[in-house]
Amino acid sequence: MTLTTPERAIRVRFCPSPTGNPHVGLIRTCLFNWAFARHHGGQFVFRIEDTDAARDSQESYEMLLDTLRWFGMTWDEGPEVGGPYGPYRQSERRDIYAGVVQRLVAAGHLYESFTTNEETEARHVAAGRDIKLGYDNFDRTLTDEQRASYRAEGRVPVLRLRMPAEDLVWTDLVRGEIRFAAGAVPDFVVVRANGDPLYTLVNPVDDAMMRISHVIRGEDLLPSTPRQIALYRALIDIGVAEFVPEFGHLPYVMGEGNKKLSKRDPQASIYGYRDEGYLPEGMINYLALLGWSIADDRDIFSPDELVAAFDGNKISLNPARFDPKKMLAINATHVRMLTPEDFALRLQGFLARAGLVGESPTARQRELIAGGAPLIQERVQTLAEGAEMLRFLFLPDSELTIDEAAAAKQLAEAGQQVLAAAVPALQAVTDWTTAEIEAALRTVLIDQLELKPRNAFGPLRVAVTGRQVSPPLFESMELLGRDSSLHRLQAATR
RNA sequence: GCCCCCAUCGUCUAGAGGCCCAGGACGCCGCCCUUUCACGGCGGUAGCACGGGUUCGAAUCCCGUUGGGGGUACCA
Repeated sequence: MTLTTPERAIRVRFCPSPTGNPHVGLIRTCLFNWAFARHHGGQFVFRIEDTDAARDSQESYEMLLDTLRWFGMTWDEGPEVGGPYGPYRQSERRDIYAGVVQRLVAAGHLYESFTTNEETEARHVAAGRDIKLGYDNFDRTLTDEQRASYRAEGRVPVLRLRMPAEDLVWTDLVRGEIRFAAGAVPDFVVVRANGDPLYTLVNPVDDAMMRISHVIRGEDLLPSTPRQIALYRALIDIGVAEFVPEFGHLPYVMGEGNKKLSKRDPQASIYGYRDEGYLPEGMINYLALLGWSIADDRDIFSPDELVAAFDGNKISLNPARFDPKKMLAINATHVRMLTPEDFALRLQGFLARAGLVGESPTARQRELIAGGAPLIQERVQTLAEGAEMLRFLFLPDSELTIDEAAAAKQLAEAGQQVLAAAVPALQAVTDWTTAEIEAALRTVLIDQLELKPRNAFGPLRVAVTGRQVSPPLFESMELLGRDSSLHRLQAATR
C-alpha cells in the first residue's frame, strides 16, 4: 500500500452495519483503519450504517461500541463523541440523502427505472444474449410519455445511476491498478421504489461528506468500487464531494475450509474470546497478523508498536486463514508479558465472574490473588484458564471437588501410602513456609520412602487442589494455609 | 456465462532478479530442564501450483494453464 496523497488530511472510517455480534473479520478491518489513522496522525471516524431497519438492532449497535472500547480503538468522530460531520448514524441522515438524491436527479445523474428483472431477461433472450447479463440500462432513454405510461400502470420507479461510458480505473492501495472496462458495470439502483436510499448511495455519500481520504475495507467490496467511483464523480459534479478517495482492499479472513469467516461462525465471535479471557492486546496482535507483518523475524508486538509500524505498506494480497491455535499462543505470550500486578488485577475480574471472589474481594481473597497470580502467570494462556487453576484457593474445604480421573490415578493404594506418610510429617512442621513444607515432604517421601518425586507429590497435589494440574505444590500449600492443607489431605485419606 | 481478485512449509507469513539448494512464527515430533502443568533451551518435520518465455541468473518480471475466492440484488 502506498500513500499517494500525503497532502490531504488523512481521514479513515469504520462503518459497520449493526447486525449480529462483532466478529473477527469486522474487527480486523476496523483495526487496520484505526492503526493506519493513528500511525499517520489522521482521524478515525466511526459511522453506523443502519439503513436496513429489518436487520439492524440497537443491541448490536451497543456491542459494536463496547467492543471498540474494549480494544482501546478510540474514535475521533462518531457515536457518543460527535464531530463536525454528524450525525454518524445513517438512520439519522435521511434528510441529507434525500437532498443529495434530488440534486443528483436534477443534474441528470440519476434516472427513473421501471423495468422488472423478468423484462430485462426477456430482452436478453430476444436479442440472443446471455440471460445472466444483468440490467441493460433500458430505462436510460425513456421519454416522458413512456414514463407517464408506466406510472399509469401503477409502477413506481427505482432510481439508477447513469454509469460513464469509459473504463473505470483506480490504483488500489494494496493491489495496484485495477480496471473495469466501460460497460462492464450496469447502471445500478441507488434508491428503492419506496424511497429508501441504498448502501450503494449512502456509503459513498457519507464518505464524501465526511471527507474520508482513504477507504480501507474488505476485498468483498472491491467489485463495488467502480460504481462508487462513478457516483463520486457525480457527487463532485454537484458539489457534494471534492475528491475521489484512495481505495484499499484488504484480503479476506477465511474460516474452516475455503469459506470466508462468517459472522455466524462461533469461532469468529469476539465476545466468545473475551469471555474466555483473551487479552485485548493479544487479540489485536494476532488480528494484525491477518494480512500484515511487522518484520520478517518477529510477530509479537503491543498495540503501540503496531501503530508505530503500521504505515500500510506491507499488507498482504492473499486471504488469511483464521487460526485459533496461533491466536491462543500469541495471547499466552501477552499474558506472560503483563506486569504481575496487572495480571493479578485482570485475573481478579475473572475470579469474580466465576463467583470465586466478590466484586470487592476480602483482605484474605486479595492475599490469595496476590500470592496465587504469580504462580500461574507462566502456566496459563487465558485469564479464564487462570481463574480455573486458582479455584481451589477460594473454595471452602468442604466444597472442594476432586477430579474423578485424578483421584482414580493418584489417590488409590500408592496415593494412600503417600498421604499416610505426609500428614504426620506436615503436622510436625512449625514454620508453615514453602521451604519448610518442601523439606519435610522430601525427607519423608523421597529420602525415607524412596519415592520418585512425581509419585510422591502427585497424590498431594490432587488432594489439595482437586486437580492433576495446579500451581506449584509447596507454594500452593503455603498459600492455602496449614489448617486447610491438612484438612484436605485428611479428607482424601480413606 | 461474464467481470474482478489471489497463488511460498498443514497454517500465518518474510522475500520487491543474484544476499534463498528459501528466513521467522503457530502447529506437530524428539531431547534437555522439571514436584504436575507450563515457561525456557536445543534440534527436527514441511513449501516457491504447473508450463512456457525474458535474463548470464527468477520464488521474484511477462504470458498461458490449473486451482481457489469474490461479484454479477430494490443486502451491506
